[in-house]
Amino acid sequence: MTDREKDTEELIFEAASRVFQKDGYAGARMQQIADEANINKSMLHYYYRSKDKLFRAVFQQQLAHFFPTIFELLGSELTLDKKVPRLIDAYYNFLQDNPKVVQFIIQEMNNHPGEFRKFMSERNIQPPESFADQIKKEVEAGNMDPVEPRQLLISMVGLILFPFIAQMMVKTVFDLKEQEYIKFLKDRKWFLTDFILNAINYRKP
Amino acid sequence: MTDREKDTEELIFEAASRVFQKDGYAGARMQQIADEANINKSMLHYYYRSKDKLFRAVFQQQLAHFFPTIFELLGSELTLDKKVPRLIDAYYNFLQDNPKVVQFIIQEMNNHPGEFRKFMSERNIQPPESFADQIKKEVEAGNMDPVEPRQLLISMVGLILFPFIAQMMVKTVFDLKEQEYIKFLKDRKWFLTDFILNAINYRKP
DNA sequence: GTAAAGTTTAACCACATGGTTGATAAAGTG
DNA sequence: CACTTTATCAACCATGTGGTTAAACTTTAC
Repeated sequence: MTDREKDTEELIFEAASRVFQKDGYAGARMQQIADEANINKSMLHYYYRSKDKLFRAVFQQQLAHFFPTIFELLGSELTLDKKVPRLIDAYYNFLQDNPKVVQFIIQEMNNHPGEFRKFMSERNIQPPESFADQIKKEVEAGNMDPVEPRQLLISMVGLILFPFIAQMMVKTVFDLKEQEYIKFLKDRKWFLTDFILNAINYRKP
Repeated sequence: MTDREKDTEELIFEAASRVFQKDGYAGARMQQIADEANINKSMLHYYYRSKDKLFRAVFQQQLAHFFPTIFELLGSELTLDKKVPRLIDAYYNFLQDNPKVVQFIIQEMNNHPGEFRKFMSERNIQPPESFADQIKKEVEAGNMDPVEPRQLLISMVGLILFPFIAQMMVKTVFDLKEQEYIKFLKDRKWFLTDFILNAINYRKP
């Protein structure tokens, strides 16, 4: 692989990432991706064969980046009062650099359910059982209220992700300018840990 | 307006609602909508002029249905421990009949931010100030922990909506079949009230 | 009964789209 | 060097797309 090859292929991939994230699969145009990458449209097909294949490459890369990081953290040995802020932090760091990726993943997850299922099962990406175990133990030890681990997981993830997913709703309904929205997210970082730990009545052992 | 007129126009609108919700603006095809409605494609243009106009009609109807109901409830005189389950109930009732509408609104909100802004400001759709007032009063009365009302609102809405928005993620990650997913949602209805009221340490006055 | 207005349809159109091709250049290889 | 492979590009193609038209049919109005 010469430098040039790699450059072009990478250029395409990055341009495609941006365009697909912005407009989704159906809304994205091959020409638009080519323009974004400053290359001839034929190159897209030369390197990726079809819109579908190019899309899959982008989509899978995002998935591969998105889930494992978080699930790893969930399975770690940290106590809940440390784990929750770490989880929030991990998501926020990721989303700071990729603010559109959640919307993208959620949207295309629903449009290409087969693709998504296959990807997850092939790589055996699952929430670690150790998280459910941890919750059970904490409940038994009387450190928190009894909670269905899956409900808790979805609640945490929803609380964190929702303002990113519904970015435009938050901005519009509260009439926030970009800077104010960013401040809202920042404030939320601090807000969330207490909110979650309170919700399950967590008490440090 | 004859019966027939109304029928056709309504048929188109309903078909369009379904198709747009399923595939989004960019993914939807006029022919597909026509087929769904069992009418000639020309009728779409006869009644709605263009894809854009038809889409707006559908989108606005969804918006008009979605926000006011909830904001009205938020502004009501109920105490928090009654208001929260009522809010959850209201959302669930709405989403049972329109399971795809949240995804649709959130997706198209981001794709047509101008349209959305205009709609909301023209009709002056806002979260009622009385909700923020209520929170402040409850905090002052010592019935709950101090919370930024907007953070609480987004948290409640996020907790409720996220499993609907990320339906496919929930199903796949937890490997749930349709019935199990529905049960998960149902269980969540009960789970959420406690979770939210605990989170803010609400104590009945 | 008939003309006007409203409704429906098949055939069509211009254009954008994903994708292909064949020519050309550049880089690797013996 | 010859010559094979890889990379790039402009022009092209088939198809699908939103949208139009003009004629036929139906309903309403007088």
